[in-house]
Amino acid sequence: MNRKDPRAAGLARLAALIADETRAACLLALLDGRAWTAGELARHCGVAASTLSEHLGKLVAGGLLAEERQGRHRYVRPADARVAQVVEDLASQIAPGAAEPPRTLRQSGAGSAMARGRTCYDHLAGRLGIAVTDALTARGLLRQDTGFALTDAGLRWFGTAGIPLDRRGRRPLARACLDWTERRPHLAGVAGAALCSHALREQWCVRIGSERAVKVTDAGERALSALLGLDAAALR
Amino acid sequence: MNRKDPRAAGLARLAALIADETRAACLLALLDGRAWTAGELARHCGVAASTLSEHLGKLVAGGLLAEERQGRHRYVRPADARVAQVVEDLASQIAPGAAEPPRTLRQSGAGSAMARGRTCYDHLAGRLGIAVTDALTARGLLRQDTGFALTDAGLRWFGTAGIPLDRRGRRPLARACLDWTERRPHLAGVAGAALCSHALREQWCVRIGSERAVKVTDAGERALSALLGLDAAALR
DNA sequence: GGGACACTTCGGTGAACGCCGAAGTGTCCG
DNA sequence: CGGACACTTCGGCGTTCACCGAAGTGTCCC
Repeated sequence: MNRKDPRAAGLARLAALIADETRAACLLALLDGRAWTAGELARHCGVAASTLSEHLGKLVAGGLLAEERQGRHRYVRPADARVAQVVEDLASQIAPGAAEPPRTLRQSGAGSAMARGRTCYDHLAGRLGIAVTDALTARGLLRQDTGFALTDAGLRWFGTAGIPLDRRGRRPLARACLDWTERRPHLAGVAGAALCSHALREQWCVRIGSERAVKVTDAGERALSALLGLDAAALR
Repeated sequence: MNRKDPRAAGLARLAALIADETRAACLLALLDGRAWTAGELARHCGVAASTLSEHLGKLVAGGLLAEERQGRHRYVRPADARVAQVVEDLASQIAPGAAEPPRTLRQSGAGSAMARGRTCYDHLAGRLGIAVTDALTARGLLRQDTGFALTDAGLRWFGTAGIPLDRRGRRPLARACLDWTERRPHLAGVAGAALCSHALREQWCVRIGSERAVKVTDAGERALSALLGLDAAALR
């Protein structure tokens, strides 16, 4: 296996795509699960549009992003859930070092809103995500002590709650995603995504600002209390 | 969040450590779970000792590797199981592209031995790892359909098999690790590591050559057949 | 003590890469 | 049709970084 291991070359090539600060900022921004335009990302990252255009070219060519052209706009989003998962895993790996205190009051406000509740690509995170995950676990719907899997009761709960789970495809039904503010795992995978999209569709929570932060509504408090015995008022 | 997102900087810094082909080859080599010396890695990668020394310095400073100095040797190994996990996840992410046919007969022989059975950091992989995982699942000891977790019967099985599971610590008991030859998940986490070290200790399987490949012994065939109903002879 | 050995430090070289602004392409809309 | 707009391509600049060999440090063993 001397010199030029194809696996090493592939690993290095993939890591190199993430190894640039501007590209990393793009990937993190795209974890909000929504498609961004090239211009929005350029402003977000503080670089020229031409610079960002080249970065997007590399990320798309490398298979990390998927693009969709609409008129004069170029929308990009993570190519698939696995990409988002790898980025999130990698990012949470270094969370200890990223624990820098917020500078301004405005950032502090945004940060605490993000800590309260946010989306993590396509599922719920922050204290809201943890609270839901813990409630599922306490009710015996999710098993965390021997791994991370829904129980049979959990499967039924999704059915009766009217949240369909697409069990085709290779994506795991339940997966642990390390929460970078709470430092504990929250629910990801098919079930996490279904729960989050249901919550947004039913307006249990709504997005606030342009970031990933979400806030629980009155209807959401009632629903989460009825279905999971969750004191969502504590998340205000 | 304009310009200089500390999270993006951290993510990019971490990815940059993996983004060099020589460092990537080192990390992949160290997934065999054993400590290598700087010289061994230099020969493995085909670079000068001085070059490799600098790479090791960066990987250790970056927290990816832990080092242990013994006399004139410098032994390195992954800093913890999470590092090995991230590297393995990232590597399996690009496995499709790495599917290049082996060139020489010697490489082909080594490749098929690796495909038959190998260690993946501290647990079993390859057809052997998949066979064990599937046997555990078929016997109702491991649940894969709703996530990835041991069942209560599985917990008892480890107890009666005399394989202790250390349930302190934050490392999950059971975790799915995507097998890059089989393209399916095998058992990792505390349970996977305990099973693998038990198998090596009891000589159910032994390492062959200097790589990660392992081969099932006669005693291993008997034990795996008795405990899991596994036809290990098929793995010869 | 002295030589073999493993690793590290240092200076220098060449290539890769991120960045920008300017110019170009394609789309939208009045 | 023509101007505003979003994005892309191009040339050039400066920095970073992997690499090597030579020289240096520390360890082992005869």
